[in-house]
Amino acid sequence: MFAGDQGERKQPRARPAREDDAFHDGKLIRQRAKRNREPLFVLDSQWGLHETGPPMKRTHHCNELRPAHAGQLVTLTGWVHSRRDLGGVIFIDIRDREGRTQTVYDPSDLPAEVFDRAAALRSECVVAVTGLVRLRPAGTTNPKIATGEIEVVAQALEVLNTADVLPFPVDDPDAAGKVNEELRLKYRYLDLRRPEMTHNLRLRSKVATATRVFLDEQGFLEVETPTLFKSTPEGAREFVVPCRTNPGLFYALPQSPQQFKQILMVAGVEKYFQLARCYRDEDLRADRQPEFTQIDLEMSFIEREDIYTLIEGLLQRIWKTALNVDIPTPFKRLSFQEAMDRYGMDKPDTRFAMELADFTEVFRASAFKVFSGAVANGGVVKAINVKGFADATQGQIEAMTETARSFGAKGLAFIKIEDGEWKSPIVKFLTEAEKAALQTQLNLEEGDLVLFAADQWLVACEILGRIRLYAADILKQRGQLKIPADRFDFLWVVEFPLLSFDKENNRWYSSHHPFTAPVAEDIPLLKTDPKKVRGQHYDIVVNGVELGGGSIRIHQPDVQKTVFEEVLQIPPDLVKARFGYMLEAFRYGAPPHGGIALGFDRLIAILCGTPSIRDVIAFPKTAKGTCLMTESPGSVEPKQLRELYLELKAPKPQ
RNA sequence: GGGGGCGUAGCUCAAUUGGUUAGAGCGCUGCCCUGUCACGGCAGAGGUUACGGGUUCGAGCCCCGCCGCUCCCGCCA
Repeated sequence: MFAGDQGERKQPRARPAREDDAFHDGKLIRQRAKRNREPLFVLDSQWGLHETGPPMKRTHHCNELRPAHAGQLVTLTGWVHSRRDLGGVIFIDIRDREGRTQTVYDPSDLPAEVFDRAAALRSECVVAVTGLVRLRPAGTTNPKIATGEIEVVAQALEVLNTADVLPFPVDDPDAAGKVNEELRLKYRYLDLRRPEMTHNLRLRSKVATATRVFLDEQGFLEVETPTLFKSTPEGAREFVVPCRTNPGLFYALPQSPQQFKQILMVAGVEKYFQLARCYRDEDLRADRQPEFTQIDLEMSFIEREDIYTLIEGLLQRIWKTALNVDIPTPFKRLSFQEAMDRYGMDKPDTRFAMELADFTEVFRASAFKVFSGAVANGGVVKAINVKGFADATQGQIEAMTETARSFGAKGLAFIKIEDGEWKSPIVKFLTEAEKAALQTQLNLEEGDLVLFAADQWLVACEILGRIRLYAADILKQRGQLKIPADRFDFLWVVEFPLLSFDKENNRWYSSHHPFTAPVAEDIPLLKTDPKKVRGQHYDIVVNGVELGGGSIRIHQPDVQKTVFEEVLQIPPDLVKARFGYMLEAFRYGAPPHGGIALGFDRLIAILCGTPSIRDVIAFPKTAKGTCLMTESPGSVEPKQLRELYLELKAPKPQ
């Protein structure tokens, strides 16, 4: 079936086989039509539209005809969306990517041959229909479709291709939306025909174009960077590509164009961007694919504020283009510290409050040792009030407790405010003063549920942050928390710690990546108190989704070397092997620079209102990284392995 | 790597405590129907209950294994 170019050229017209086919060789006919300026089509009784040249060419698309076109002879091409055979008259809706139009087949003024062909059509056959546009008779208009006031009275029908019975319906949005995703992925070309999916593809394209136009206006150059790169073991697991011409050596697919874009700054490009494909061999989620797209950009001679302004402008343009929505700028800014303190997340969803409150001082000397003990250990006591969730089930309390335990907590203290009293295993340990502090600060009312975390500051915040989202989900399901679908809360999260400590390996690692510049005044702390060093890193967050992040980079080779060797403790020879070309590049005049990358797939998913980025990627992979349509990844021939000097140790896949 | 959910006709789903020949709607096939747009009417075909074992007189249902899809944790500098 996949004949390739040559095969397709040999058969320019798909139509029922005819005995005199030899005579109708495509080339001959086309030449003759050109030479004699004959009409491309003639009507005849046997074939309806008789071809004298290339296939019938459409005059309009399927969402174009209106009452004003009445009386015109038109040709539509597309797929048979639905047919209604009333025995006498037949209605067939023709669909293309723009919409659909009803065509009518009336046996009283149509050759029997054409009528029979219309009667034999099945869903998703590909046809060309020529006929007269006319207003629909009074009372038969269809307000559900844009072309519902007219119909095309067929005079000729060419079947360009037939279709087998479909594995799942394409014409019914409700039914198709419920179809097992496995099936949709296997027959992705059918899934993509659905108007909902076509809409997503179209919106994605529009946003990509808007991005390019905006960044071009701002003076950016679009530069492509290699996808055959080399392995840089820090960070995400990489896809590795063997290299035949260099036996034993491997390329790696880039996790992002990070190093190339910084080197483009050294190269004097000043403003770079790319809709860059990135690859990460990590386990997947609804919002993660092994290959994904970033709006990646980098600028020279700028500060953080310049990035904020630029991205706010870009997102403003994108929202206007995609949704015709004006989003207000500048965006809110939260420090990492404040985001964790108030929301327990570095990507807070600020569309609802339910903020974390601090009770460290209240419980410093408490008789309840779980709280006072945590404070004595240098920790904090934090609490969250979930309004109206006092009726949480045992299972829900257990689920939240399990969350707390997964962060290392021993349990989850709670108080239910029910029937005018505080119901809790811990309430007997609380003094009146402590209760009063909770009452006031959390504004407690009948029906509330208070949840506590007592631990080191970061852990306590993270526990309640997770529980806050869990509780919000349940309140949403119960209709107690309503968030309008068109609400978008953008914010910048800034002032992240440059470094985090890895207890298991007893070493510091970069919170963002090792090229992130410290806040200038904190540079002396790098060697003395790494924990206190703030990075010039920023994340852009919308509705609790991390849309992207970036930083001002280190551009001084000595600072970069300090970070690699003294802070991250990477041996000098390894630094040279992995990043030597970068450090060298920085010796030849590196401008101060910084940039950001936005997750393009997530961005489109938000604009399309879908939780899964698979719905906005034409050919996505499953949670295990396979493609159900092409059955990739697949095996290779022994010959290919020999050429690559590779030998398999994996068990043979079935 | 760990945990949860799902897998029954082409599709979406039922099937009582483990009990007769596994059902329905849509789709499909045939016939009928001249204004439908979820067209309508009549008739019909269609099943290795994902797969492999086990328990049982008897398994779609219980147990073990395995495959696939999905969600979450870990992971994603």
